[in-house]
Amino acid sequence: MDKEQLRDKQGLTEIEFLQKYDASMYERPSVTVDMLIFTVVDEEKESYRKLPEKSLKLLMVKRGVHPYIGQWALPGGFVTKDESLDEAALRELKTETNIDNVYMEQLYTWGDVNRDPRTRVISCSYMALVDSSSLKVMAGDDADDARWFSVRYSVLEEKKTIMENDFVFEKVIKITLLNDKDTLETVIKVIEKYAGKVVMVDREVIVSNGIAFDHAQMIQYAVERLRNKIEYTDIAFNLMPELFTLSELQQVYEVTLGKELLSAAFRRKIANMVMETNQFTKDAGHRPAKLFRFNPNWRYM
Amino acid sequence: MDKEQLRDKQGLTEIEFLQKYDASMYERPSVTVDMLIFTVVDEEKESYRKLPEKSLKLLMVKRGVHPYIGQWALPGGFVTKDESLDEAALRELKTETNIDNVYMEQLYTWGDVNRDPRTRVISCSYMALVDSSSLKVMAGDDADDARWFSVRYSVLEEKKTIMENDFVFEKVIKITLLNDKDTLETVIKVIEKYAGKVVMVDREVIVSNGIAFDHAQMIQYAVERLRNKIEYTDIAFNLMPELFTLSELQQVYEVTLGKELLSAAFRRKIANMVMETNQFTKDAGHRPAKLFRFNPNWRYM
DNA sequence: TCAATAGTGTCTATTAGACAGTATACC
DNA sequence: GGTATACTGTCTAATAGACACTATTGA
Repeated sequence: MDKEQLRDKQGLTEIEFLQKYDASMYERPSVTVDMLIFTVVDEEKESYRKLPEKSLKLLMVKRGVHPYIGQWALPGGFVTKDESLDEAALRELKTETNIDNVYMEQLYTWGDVNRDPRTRVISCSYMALVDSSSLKVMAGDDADDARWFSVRYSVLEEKKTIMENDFVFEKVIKITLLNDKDTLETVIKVIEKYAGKVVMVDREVIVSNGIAFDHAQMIQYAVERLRNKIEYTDIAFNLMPELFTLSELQQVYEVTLGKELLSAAFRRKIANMVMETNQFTKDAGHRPAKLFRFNPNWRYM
Repeated sequence: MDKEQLRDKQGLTEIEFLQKYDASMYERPSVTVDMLIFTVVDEEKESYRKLPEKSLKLLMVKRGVHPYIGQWALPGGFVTKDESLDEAALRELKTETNIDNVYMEQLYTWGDVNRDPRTRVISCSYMALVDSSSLKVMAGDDADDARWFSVRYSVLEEKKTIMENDFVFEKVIKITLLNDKDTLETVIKVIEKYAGKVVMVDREVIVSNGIAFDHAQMIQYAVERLRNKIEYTDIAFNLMPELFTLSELQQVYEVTLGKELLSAAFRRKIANMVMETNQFTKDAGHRPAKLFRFNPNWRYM
């Protein structure tokens, strides 16, 4: 069992083998990370009395170089040889938002052969959730090409087709990204095929208006994942500031899920995840609300 | 908006840019796929009366070359330049099990800098679920080095540490892989750190006995994912043959979840996912059981 | 007859949805 | 006082756990 002494068919020990190993033998793809950076921000108040509406935002970058020049892409970049995937993702996050204390999660790795016209590129997508109050400068006011877009996500059509032993489920989803200046739109058909016992999920782009590469699919995937995970985990709190009211928390849930919730049920559901403080909101033009903070211990109570 | 005419800072159109693009500019990592191929098989019957016990199996390959020569690794291989990640995974699956009609899902991409001593290798892991009755030859009887191992998964320890604003949750998990000849064992500490609002998950290998690379972590990740998904999706049916009894189905759930279930509640839970046939088991030494088949339509009833 | 599994009925506890109703600041 | 939000109580429906009970075969 002495690892140092084991020899392969050429009679080499592991150390000898590694010294001779020629890393350039195989043709290698490039590897990038692409970041889906979400935040929730307050829109303008309509009146002194009303609470501001919240809106889900995604950070995109306008491409100044080929390919897809002039179109919008997710922030991202190549993984260098001396950094891990996570480190590359953190680096991209830091350069785009100038913060590093955020929730980040690997989502999916995109490896179609022709997804980049330059060369073979495999891209690992990460989702990051940012509390907007921690963003010192909201990207968009300086020379940088990064801008936040509001995310609208809607299901246009759902269809099931049943054959002898095959079942096909199709969902057509429209995503609109918009800000003051630009409106990007994409329509994606998500196809689930059960042929016998094989499940294949396929994302077909029907419309992709101003979105570079396969980033429309990445956005659709990420929003779906975000919506799923917000229901059964505590990731929503990564979108919240230190102190918040339960109504604000509910608004964040509503805006990411894209539907209204009943406050009684909502409060029961998240009751264990928060801790009361003895502070209240002020000058609201209506009854003040108690401020809460996240209780990271809730799973283990 | 004429895409063909857009020129970059060097005055190049996209077509001109792509012709000049030098793909060898950056140092590139190698990319591999690693397959977590699971199946459930019947162990020996104890008596004519008793039903055979089932067991969750994972396919591993004994390495005949450096590095980690003599140790066991997940089946996998390099992604070539003209195949997508999914295609590479399907190809590996086909070469290892000789079937291609199976459920397959991308799990996670592992990108630590030194995870492979040869060179920088990024590895995308896939999980496949195989119905054991569709395996013509169970790997292990021929010259091939692929073998099925029974999977034992147990939580040795759970700990939470609460500081001022930091919370650390640690879980120590032991996984034992065993077959007639070999026993592989690994102990992994899964660490979740909430520092302020950052969640980082880290997997630290404490013991890895005979398992190559970071494949112990991959196995831990995959078993956890399998256990989660079997609770709220229908993936378990990919482990079942065309026709099955509800007791067999329950055993598959029990063996992947690692716990016993109450049959009344179980039957209620999966009632919509199956369709009755009018066939029954025979010669069982006890009351015959009705045979069922999967109902892929259950979500949309 | 009995061992072993197949399958059902029902009580209970928990949870989510629905909605009515009360509370309280600030202009 | 009236508006807008904050927060609670309770009825109902759906679901999971627990467990007792009946059913059916082959040796």
